Amino acid sequence: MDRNEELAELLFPEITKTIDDLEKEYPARNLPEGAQVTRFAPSPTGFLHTGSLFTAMISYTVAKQSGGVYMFRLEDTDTKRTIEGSDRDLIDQLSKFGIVADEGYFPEGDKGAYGPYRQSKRADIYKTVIKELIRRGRAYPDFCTPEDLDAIRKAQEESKVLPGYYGIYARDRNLTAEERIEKIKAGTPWVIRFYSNGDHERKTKFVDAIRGEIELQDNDTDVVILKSDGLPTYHFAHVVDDHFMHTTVITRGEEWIPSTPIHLDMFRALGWKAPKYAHLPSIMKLDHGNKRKLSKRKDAEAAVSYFLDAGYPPVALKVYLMSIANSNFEEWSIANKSFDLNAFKFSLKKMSVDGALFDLDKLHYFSRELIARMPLDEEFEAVKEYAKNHDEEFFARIEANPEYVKKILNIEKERKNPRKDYVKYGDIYPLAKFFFADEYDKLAKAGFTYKEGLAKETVNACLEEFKAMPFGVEENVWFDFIKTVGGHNGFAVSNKDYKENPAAYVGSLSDIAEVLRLAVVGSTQSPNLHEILEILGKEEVLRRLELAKLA
RNA sequence: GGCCCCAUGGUCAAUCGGUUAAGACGCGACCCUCUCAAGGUCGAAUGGCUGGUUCGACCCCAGCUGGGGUCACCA
Repeated sequence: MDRNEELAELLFPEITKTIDDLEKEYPARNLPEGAQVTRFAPSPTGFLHTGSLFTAMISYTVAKQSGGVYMFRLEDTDTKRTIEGSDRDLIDQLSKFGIVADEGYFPEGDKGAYGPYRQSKRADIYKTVIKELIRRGRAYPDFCTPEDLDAIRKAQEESKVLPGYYGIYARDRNLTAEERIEKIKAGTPWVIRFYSNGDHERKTKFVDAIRGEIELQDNDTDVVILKSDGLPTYHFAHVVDDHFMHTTVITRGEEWIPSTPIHLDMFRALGWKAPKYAHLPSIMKLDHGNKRKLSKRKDAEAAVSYFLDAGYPPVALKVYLMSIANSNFEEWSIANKSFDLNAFKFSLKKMSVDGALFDLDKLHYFSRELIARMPLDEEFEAVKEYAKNHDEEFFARIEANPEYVKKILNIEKERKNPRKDYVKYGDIYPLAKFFFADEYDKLAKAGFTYKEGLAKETVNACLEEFKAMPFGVEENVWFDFIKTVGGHNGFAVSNKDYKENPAAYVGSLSDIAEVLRLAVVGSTQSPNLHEILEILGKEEVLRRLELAKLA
């Protein structure tokens, strides 16, 4: 028996399959021309990052718009950093954005014919490939301890040479099969490294779907492909998973650009066709005048949950992210009067290459538009769902009187230019609190401060007269009544009159309206007063008018 | 530090060698108006620097500068 053969057998006696067997098990997909297979492959190490959502959304869009397949693969090879339950959270949150995988890992079980879709369950697949690589002399066991590796790096730093495990610095690269076998038999701990034939004096080129041609130093380091815990490193897992899953486009963050030569090197060694790469820009944040990646630790908006908890409609975030991804989306959106992300033709080529600063103002703009345009029933359901999870008090009120809340949400909504004052669902209740009698009573108890210079008698007289206001009539009829009351009490009945001779009046038309507004709403600002009064109803309005009087 | 990516207003950005250098957010003014949110009109605001190529450069090339990324048994 060939010594490498013997080594492979010694290392992985339990592996009986070959790469050919795997090829048969995972045959090419039968998809129409042009259909792309993409994947989102997060590590279950924490919450869903805004940048990850961006990547997932693009992967999903590329697959869907090409009639292909979008997969979800769990990259749980770093057992130390794995956070229990985060796989579920990731999937749940993604689903809130409508990003649900066609195939892949699901907490309740895999879906699809190219699994398993969690890497910790694919150990035998990796080992099958590695076993063959060892036979071919393209992978080998490395017996370096962390201390050995440290020493190598230090020496390299001192002699100012490129750090890394490569060439002459790859201590165990040229051990003979006999030496290897001996060490293994002696129980020396090992990892498996890839045996690179690369030369960093040379270049490797590849075409990035977003950036175009990229030229990098060829890989020559013998990267670890199988860790001491028997699980692969990212580099190797990416190559074998995306090969056997037949991924056609790798969408991943731009931080992976420098390691692409490693991946290409391995694809070459295995004789496999490399997929297309699309390296996406990172989402940035301005910090003390410098751009930096959105940071999980420092930035609340790095967590998708932040937006969900605040009550931004998920579509709003998606629309914002799309406006970053393809800046022509906004023009399309205006031209088509639509925010329909499915109808918009996304293009990887049109993606910008440098990282956008996260712009909360712009998100707010989209969010406000989206909420305003949302049909009432849809908005109501979304608000209810939000309140259920984030605002018990509001939720109780919604349950107690859903129709009342609907009327509140519907204020100035059904018109060409709907009212746009909610950026997020969380904004609604604070602005609508006054509609609830007990909340109004709290305001009334604290007392109202009417415009300076208005006599107590004037205010009270107005409030008393307001009690006769008509309900269920056209707005202009009602407003004429308000003007009349103002007239009785020395207010100008038009702002024009007031401007011409302010001294002749106790106040303007705005002032008399403010008296009413303050008395009923408890604030000098509110949406359309007429609608508010109709919603409150005559009885409650009369009650408030009495309570609002000055003592 | 080596290597790589990037460079148009405050932000997102269009232009693909000849333009008054689009548009959106934000900002300002005015109009509308019972307040606010809207809406309408108008406005301020952009090609990092230095060389080259060219009849002509925001666009092509080089260098510089600046920003970002990467150099793990993490992904």
